[in-house]
Amino acid sequence: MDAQYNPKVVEANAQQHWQQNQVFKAVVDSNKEKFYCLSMFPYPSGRLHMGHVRNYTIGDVISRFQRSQGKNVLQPMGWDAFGLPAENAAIKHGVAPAKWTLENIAYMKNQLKQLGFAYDWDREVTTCQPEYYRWEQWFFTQLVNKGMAYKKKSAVNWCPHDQTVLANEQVHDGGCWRCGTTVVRKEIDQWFIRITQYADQLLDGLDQLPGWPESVRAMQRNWIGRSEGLRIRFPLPQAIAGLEHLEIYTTRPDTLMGVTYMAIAADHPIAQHAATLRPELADFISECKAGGTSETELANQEKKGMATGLFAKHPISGQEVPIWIANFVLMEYGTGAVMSVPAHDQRDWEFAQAYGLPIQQVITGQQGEVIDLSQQAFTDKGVLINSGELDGLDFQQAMDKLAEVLGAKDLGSKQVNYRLRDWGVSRQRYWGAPIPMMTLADGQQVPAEDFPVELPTEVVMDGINSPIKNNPEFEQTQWQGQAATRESDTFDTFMESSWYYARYCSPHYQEGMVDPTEANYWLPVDQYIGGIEHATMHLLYFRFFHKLMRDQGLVQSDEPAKRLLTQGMVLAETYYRSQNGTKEYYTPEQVDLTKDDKGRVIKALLKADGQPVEIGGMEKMSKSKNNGVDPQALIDLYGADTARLYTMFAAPPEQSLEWREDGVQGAHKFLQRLWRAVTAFAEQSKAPALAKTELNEAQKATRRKVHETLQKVTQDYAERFAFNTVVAANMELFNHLSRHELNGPQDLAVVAEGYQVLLQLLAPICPHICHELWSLLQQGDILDQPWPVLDSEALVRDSITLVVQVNGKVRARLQVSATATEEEVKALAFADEQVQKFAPQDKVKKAILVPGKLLNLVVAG
RNA sequence: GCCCGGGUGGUGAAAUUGGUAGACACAAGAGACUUAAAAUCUCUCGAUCGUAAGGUCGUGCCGGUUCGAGUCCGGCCCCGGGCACCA
Repeated sequence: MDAQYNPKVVEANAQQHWQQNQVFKAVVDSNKEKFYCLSMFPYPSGRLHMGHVRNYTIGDVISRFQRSQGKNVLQPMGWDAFGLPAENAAIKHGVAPAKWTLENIAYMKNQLKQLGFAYDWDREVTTCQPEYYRWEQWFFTQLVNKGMAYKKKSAVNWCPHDQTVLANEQVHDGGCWRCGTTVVRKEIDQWFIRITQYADQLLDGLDQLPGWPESVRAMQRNWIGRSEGLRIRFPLPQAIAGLEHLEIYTTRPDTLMGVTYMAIAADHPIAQHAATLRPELADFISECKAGGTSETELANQEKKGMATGLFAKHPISGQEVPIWIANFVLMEYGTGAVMSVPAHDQRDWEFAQAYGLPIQQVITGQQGEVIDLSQQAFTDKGVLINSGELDGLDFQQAMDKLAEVLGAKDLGSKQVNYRLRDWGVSRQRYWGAPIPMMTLADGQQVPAEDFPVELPTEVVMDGINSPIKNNPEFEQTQWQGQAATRESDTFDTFMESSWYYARYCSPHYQEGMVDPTEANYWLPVDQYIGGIEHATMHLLYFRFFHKLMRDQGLVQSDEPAKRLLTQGMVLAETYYRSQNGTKEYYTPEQVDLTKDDKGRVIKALLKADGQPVEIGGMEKMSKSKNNGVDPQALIDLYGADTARLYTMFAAPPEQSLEWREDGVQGAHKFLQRLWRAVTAFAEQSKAPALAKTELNEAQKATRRKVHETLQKVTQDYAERFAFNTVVAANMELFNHLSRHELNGPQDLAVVAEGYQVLLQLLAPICPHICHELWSLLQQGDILDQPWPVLDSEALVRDSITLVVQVNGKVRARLQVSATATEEEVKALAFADEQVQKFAPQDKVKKAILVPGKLLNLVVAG
């Protein structure tokens, strides 16, 4: 065996062994407990990035650990292959999206194989292939037939110059990324799925997911945003645009008597009507429509409004309330109108201040304290005042009373409302799964009956319009003998990623979306791993789709994944120069760093011109910041085990990971030391059987370290996902073993046991080197070994270190017998010089003993 | 703006249930080996005062609870993620 660690050879050997023996092929076996470990599949952007390496290493470590615990593990991989970047690449490089995507997949698949991930490649799924999306199309038509999918008007980002729809990321500072033209919101017909009908199930289901991080559950709870309030109708003096009332929803009905104006969306029918009467309103309405559809943009824009000159009647007082058009009210949320109470809502308060509208206090504190409304609104719930017969009521009493009073007049009722909106699945793009619908001559919408509705792949992109739009070859078709026009919008790519986990169970099944035998065995997913950025959207659609599939009789469980691990981002240092307000970023290779005497980076110079560049700090690795580290270079230089070890050691999985080249070298050095030590040890004469009862102190100490490590590491893998401390504990164990002097046969026996345990503990993280080194010490494949058994007798200690504190400060450390009583411990403590100095026995008022840990003596100040 | 995280030495981090702050590494410094370098091995390594023993301070900031707070509570600052057409 080579004395030098050569990862290229070691890794190729191990990977060949796994492939030849088909060791990661997952087969249904009702006698074994299954474990389905799923990592979020990648978008095939070209090459793997460090975020992928991190995500998939975590998944692989969990999979390999679970396998070592005797589980029947399924770990699949596939490609989220539809999406916008393929269209951009097509335009930029003149290559069709399908070709570009498939080439990327081939390259990235090879990279994943080099990293040694234990995937069952026979279950690979590629979402842009018709055999995948045909089932998604079929499923959508089932939803249409059930009334779960419908078409309605909804706003998109529209570039008036290019006459095209833009994604949010294609809108830069309110303008089109290509031509800079101010983007406007335009209403177009689009398909929606009724996720709001499942809002309560999605909310209640969160309580059944103790294996999901509380932060993700909190974000989903807030995203769904269940609220209880009143739907209130403000009568209009005369009907406007066919409406007799202006209808609003409020969660603060207790403030109803403080309403001083109404605010409606620019798209509201009343606003449209008002604009026909007053041209300046029409101008204001088009101004309101400028800008993108994103909530960030809407929340940050300056609040603007204009009075319509129209009034609504207050449902209780009958007073006239002016109706304003406001740019922060959106037609798509609720009823497109709100009642405004500037005294008790901060946004309304600011709006009232800006436009000189009256502020009427109707809520006061519980003790009737004086409220100052001159600086800000008072938004706490309290007691009603200035509200006629409602005076003195609290929030709940006021809501109940108003529901009763308004209900009697048919002007209001209690209502549960959700922030969650129905899922818009239409995209006006080419590279997606065609929406399987047709429009007949009379405008009727009918679902396709034959699947797949195939997306043509031999296309030329013009950079603006989808090649399947206004394309008679694609659009003209027949439905039951009638001429029909195909829908030329495609699905949101969140559709594909909402059910891929189920398709992995039977990726080649021809008879339906999922094979019930496989699905019922493998589902639900036992462990899901992916980025925290997916906390609300993907993970909510994923849970929703599972419930839709359950209600279609395709799967049996209520939730798709039992446990979820959200891994942090991979960050790296950025270097840039600012020119005319834009930043030009440089790669780490392009700069030289100057450090101070403590090793802190204080200056960065561009190699090209020797002039300084700005140090931008740690940011998420990305192309635009030029700070991405290509995992390929890392694999080529150090091997897969080093890449895997470093990503696991550098930070706990849920935190962001700061990339540092010298840390990678450190991980590599550890593997080199391990290699040298084990190969040298394997050349020693063969170790005899371990004689547990005949060990000397050093041998006992080493065995204790081995079994302490076994205990800690097993727990860290299984319960805490603390892979960084797994690595640290294994390093500690290695340091101990490599320093254990080999003086006799029992030293060999103890150290042999130690190295075998170490290799098994480390194998999920560094599988190649452990595979190879195991073969030097023992027969058989390390993958097939039963997990080491903890010897609790090896853990026993005769004496322990006990800390003595005085008023919480450490003053002494005592070696005491593990069985010492409280009296014995105190006697020892008071015999200590330091303890006597700070805590003379007669001054001690209280003593707190934490057995096995510390004694705290409390003395008077 | 709203929701969710995070902040500990020169650096990445550890401290699992409120009980010894800094495990394990990286960087740096010193030494051994070497003709030399690389590699390897050994030692030092939070700040500060002290010859030393040891003292004092120290987990973003301010305050609180407790015998005891990195950990719990209240307020604030900074950084990151998400906000429905990037995936």
